[in-house]
Amino acid sequence: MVNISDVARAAGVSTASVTRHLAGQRIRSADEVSRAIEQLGYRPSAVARSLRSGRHHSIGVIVPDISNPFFAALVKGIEREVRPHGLQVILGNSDEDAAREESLVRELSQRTDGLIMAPLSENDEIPNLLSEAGLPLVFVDRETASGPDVDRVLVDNAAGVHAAVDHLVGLGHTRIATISGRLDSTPGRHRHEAFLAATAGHGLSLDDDLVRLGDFREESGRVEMTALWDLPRRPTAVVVANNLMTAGALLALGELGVDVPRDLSLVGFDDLPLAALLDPPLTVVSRPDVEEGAAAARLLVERLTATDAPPTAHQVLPVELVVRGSTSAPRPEGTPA
Amino acid sequence: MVNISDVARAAGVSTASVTRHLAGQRIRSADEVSRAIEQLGYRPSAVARSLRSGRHHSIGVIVPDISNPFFAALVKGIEREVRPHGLQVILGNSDEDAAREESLVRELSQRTDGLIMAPLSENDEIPNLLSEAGLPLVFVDRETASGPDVDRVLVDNAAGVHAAVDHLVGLGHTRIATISGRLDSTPGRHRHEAFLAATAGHGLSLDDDLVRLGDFREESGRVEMTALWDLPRRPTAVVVANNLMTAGALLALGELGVDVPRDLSLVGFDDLPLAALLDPPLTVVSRPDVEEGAAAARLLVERLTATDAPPTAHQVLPVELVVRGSTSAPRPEGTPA
DNA sequence: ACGGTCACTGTCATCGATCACAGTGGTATC
DNA sequence: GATACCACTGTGATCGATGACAGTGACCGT
Repeated sequence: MVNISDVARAAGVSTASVTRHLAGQRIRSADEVSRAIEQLGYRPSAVARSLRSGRHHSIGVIVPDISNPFFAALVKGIEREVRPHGLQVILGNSDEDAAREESLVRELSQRTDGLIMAPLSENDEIPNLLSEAGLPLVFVDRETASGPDVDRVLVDNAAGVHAAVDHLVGLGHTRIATISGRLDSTPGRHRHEAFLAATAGHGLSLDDDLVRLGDFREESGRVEMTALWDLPRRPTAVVVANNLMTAGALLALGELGVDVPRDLSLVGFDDLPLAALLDPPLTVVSRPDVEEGAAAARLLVERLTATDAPPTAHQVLPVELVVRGSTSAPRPEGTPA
Repeated sequence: MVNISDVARAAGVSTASVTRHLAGQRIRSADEVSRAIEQLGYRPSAVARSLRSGRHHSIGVIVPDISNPFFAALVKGIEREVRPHGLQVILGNSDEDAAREESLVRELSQRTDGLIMAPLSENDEIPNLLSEAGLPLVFVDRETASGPDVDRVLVDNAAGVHAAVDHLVGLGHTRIATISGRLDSTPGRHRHEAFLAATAGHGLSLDDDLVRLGDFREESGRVEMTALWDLPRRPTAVVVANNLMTAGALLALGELGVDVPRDLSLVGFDDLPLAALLDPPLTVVSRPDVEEGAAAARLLVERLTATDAPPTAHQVLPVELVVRGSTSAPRPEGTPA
């Protein structure tokens, strides 16, 4: 690989002059240097620059599952936002595994100027490593309980669940169940608590049986949906805490031969690219996924470029209930299935 | 940040001894060095190591669209495969844009040991930059026409299309249309040519009208499907060249009130996570997406670790026709819609 | 002719880790 | 006691780019 001294020699100047030319300063032999760079195909070494300057021109993004369309959209939003600033995105996929997350944080903190992450659990201590190292950090979608105050971008999970429950109650449902996600994660806990508050607010009684704990994965949506359908007193509607579990629930209902929404109404959290094409088209709480990533990226970029540390930002983006075909009035009791 | 000299000073040795200790060699004051590393919280600088060694312990992955579930799965497969080798994945999203692709190649070739990419077009000259730089490169899913021979992992696009056409012909279809993808891309061209060959092989006549050119995006699936339905002599079946266009086609058919598969049979290329839950469940050509990424990653890892350059590999992975509900025998001509 | 400014120049230390090289001290062998 | 060997040690150059510093020459004003 051709380096700066090769260029300097070819142009008959010192390396300092090449550096200056590269930095846009005026030098006498600008033409010769330009020509030498051109002819030799010189590209300054990013690594050497990083070592000298301490800046990497890249940011790290750690998500629990890149094949979840929500996180894919999030990453897309981040990428679009930071690219114009000349920043690369180094992607880490923790695969919902704490050990992997830790190793990713350790690795990425070495080669990036800042991190955007969706921590696995609110009890996660790993992000604290970063603040100790003085590396800018932005939480997106999820946050941790301990550690110093850092920038974060969340969505209004509670409002989404309230909208879903209000919608179902408005249709006449009184026996509403939920399949919650991991309670040690921010969206899991917020949606769970909001569900309890919303049903209580409507004066609905809530058997323990109707509150199921899943883990955000498709399989647990399937399992818990089956369990709900096996109850002696079935719910007439279910609120599912994320997209993958909703898919699992739908799969289970298909196998059980349940007619949605006639036998059971279903509201999912998180839209899906094909939600409108599903059978039935899904009623969901939709959130601005690409925008959520972009917002997090903007916060990080600001922190990287600002000369004085900007105050910590806590953004909460609005969500929207999208009513499609998977919800309807409950079948009156005693009606044949 | 604490560096190697700090550790050396604290342990009362030279930096060389710390290096040796880190490299697993036996040194007299191993205990002191270990303790110093522990107490100071020392982590060797990845950047300095890269500069010295020329190795980055990371690979670049450039895909056209990370929010396409196929590429998300591909990336997941790559990540899983390279992680045990201590390699990071730096993700680049070219967003189907040649200029972005070029800038990504330039950037990533600086900070990675090798690249896995799905080039936008077969006429793409960009990858040649890499071979000139001597950087290992693996094509995945797509390849380029020019340039030196490099490792590649493709799927058997032709076999998939033949299986789809055979299936439709077996059901009794004789008027089969296709919505092709970009013909300057490998899968677009292969699937297109295979479709022409397969229909010709069955002795089917093929009006120009029945061969539509899309661009792999949802919108073009929608547009071309609408155009097909507007034909005076409609097809009874359509083969769509990728997942996003299939989604677009389904959307169009839904708006047009077309009953699939009664009025029209549909076969998509690429499975979708929710294909089985769609209305109707999609018949698709499915391919091993995660495995395709893993295979590409294995080739790259081998090239990175091998002492002698292994021969160039051209892998073609098998695909599978998954028959679900979007295909059936054609409605006899003259039957009321 | 002299001092001063201006615009530009090269030298060299630096970032942090690694490794070739040249020691150093201890033990074993003759 | 001299020699050889072994196991380990520190010194200093190196990777490539940068920038503080100290020039250097041209030009201007007095």
